[in-house]
Amino acid sequence: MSPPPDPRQNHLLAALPEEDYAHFSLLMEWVQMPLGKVLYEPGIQMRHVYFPTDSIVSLLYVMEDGSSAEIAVVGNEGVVGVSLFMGGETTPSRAVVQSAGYAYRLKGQLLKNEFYRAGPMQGLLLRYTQALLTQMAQTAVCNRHHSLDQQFCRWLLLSLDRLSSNELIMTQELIAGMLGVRREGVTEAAGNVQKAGLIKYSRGHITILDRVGLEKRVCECYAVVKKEFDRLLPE
Amino acid sequence: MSPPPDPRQNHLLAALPEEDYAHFSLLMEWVQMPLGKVLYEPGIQMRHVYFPTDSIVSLLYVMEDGSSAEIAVVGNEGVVGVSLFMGGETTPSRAVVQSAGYAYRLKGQLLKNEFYRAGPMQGLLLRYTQALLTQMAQTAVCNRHHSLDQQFCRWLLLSLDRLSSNELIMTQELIAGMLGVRREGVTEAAGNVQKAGLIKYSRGHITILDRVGLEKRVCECYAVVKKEFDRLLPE
DNA sequence: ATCATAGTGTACGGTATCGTACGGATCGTA
DNA sequence: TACGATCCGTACGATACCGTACACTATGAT
Repeated sequence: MSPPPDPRQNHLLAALPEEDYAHFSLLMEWVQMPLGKVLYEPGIQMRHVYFPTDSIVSLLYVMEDGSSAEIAVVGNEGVVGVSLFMGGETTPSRAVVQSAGYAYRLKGQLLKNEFYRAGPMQGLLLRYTQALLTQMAQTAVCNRHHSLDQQFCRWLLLSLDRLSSNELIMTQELIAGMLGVRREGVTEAAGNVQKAGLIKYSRGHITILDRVGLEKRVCECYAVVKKEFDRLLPE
Repeated sequence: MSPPPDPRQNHLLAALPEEDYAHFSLLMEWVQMPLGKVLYEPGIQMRHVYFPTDSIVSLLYVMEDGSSAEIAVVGNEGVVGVSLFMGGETTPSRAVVQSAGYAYRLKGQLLKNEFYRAGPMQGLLLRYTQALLTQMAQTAVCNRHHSLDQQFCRWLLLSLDRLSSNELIMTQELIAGMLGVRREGVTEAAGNVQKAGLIKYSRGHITILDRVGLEKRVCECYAVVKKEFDRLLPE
């Protein structure tokens, strides 16, 4: 068993003043985040919020007919479970681990107490939520106007930014579920990007060869979201 | 000149306890909201928040190439300018009046003061923001999976819910801009819905003939959003 | 070494929307 | 009542993605 990761790999926790963080660190619980683990189901009361350190969580909506679409992705820059402090307690979407790793979790009530104490955590959480809002909005725009190739690049880059590695463990089948398209569509998009020499993949392992090339190929949506995250939550 | 409308046509203002509302009402300013008026531009510091009484505001993202897409719509159920109290001050999107009417506005700083006093307004604003989040998420999903016919119906119903009338003043050109499609596409969708006897329109005037019929034809996205607004902000 | 399985490649007709072009209808205004 | 402007209808080839079907290949288990 590997040792627990540093909680402050999570940017929100890292941004807290030492005092506040010390308080938090006593309350948080280290948890594994295996691929595919479901953190929340739509409409079900959430028990915890999760601060990923090196895992990635996908927020996705699953429709009545079974098709799905990712609406946002959360990694070490944020927190899963904003609806707890926003007051809704539940959301109509689902939270699934998209890239395995670890996270620290906190009982919902404890986070709410902290939030309503109006300490430094409150501002952080609110600004993060606004960034999340931007990500969702931009996903809507991207779904409307951009090609699958571009959306695939956006998805890759958003995921990469939330990992320390340049390799993703992810089958085309799963990516298709996130993007809300057919698996065959992803095969083609990924094939194009591979032919261009930007990535290499085989059986669920995607290796980034040319990140700059990806950034040239992606639509503007990626930069809009990234810029907004950097603006709202500077290092 | 018609007399100023009752501010409490706005549901957020109406939900405030008498005391808090009395305080607010002294600070708010009545403004006209003519069709097409731009309230915010992307990246520009916002000066006011707007509480619509009978107007509708569209939040839309305009892309580099000039194409656009609506990411959410705000009427008397909410407030325009959540990024002020969320802490971001700006957003990458644009706010345009989509249906003429009136609103009450409040200087940004005054709303922030109120928000951080943690009175009843704070909870309202947070829950409203979560509802807005849901609307954006569902827009993303709808853009991905549903036909233009269904999206047109969703747009109609979301707009209707924010008006007291059963008539919309809206050209197909403008609707196309909101939905992020060609004007001709809207002509076809609207034609289909009219053939089905659900609406009647001519030169920018859309009259709803059969609202129940619309609700049968729309995709699930409409109900998801409506249910979530009702849950988070009950009358 | 064999085999089942998960993951990927390819193909092909079907469909919704696009881009573009142009014609017709209705309205406000002179 | 004539005219320009706005708004809407229609048409047609192009294209991106879908739905479906099936074959191939790397991997892990036995």
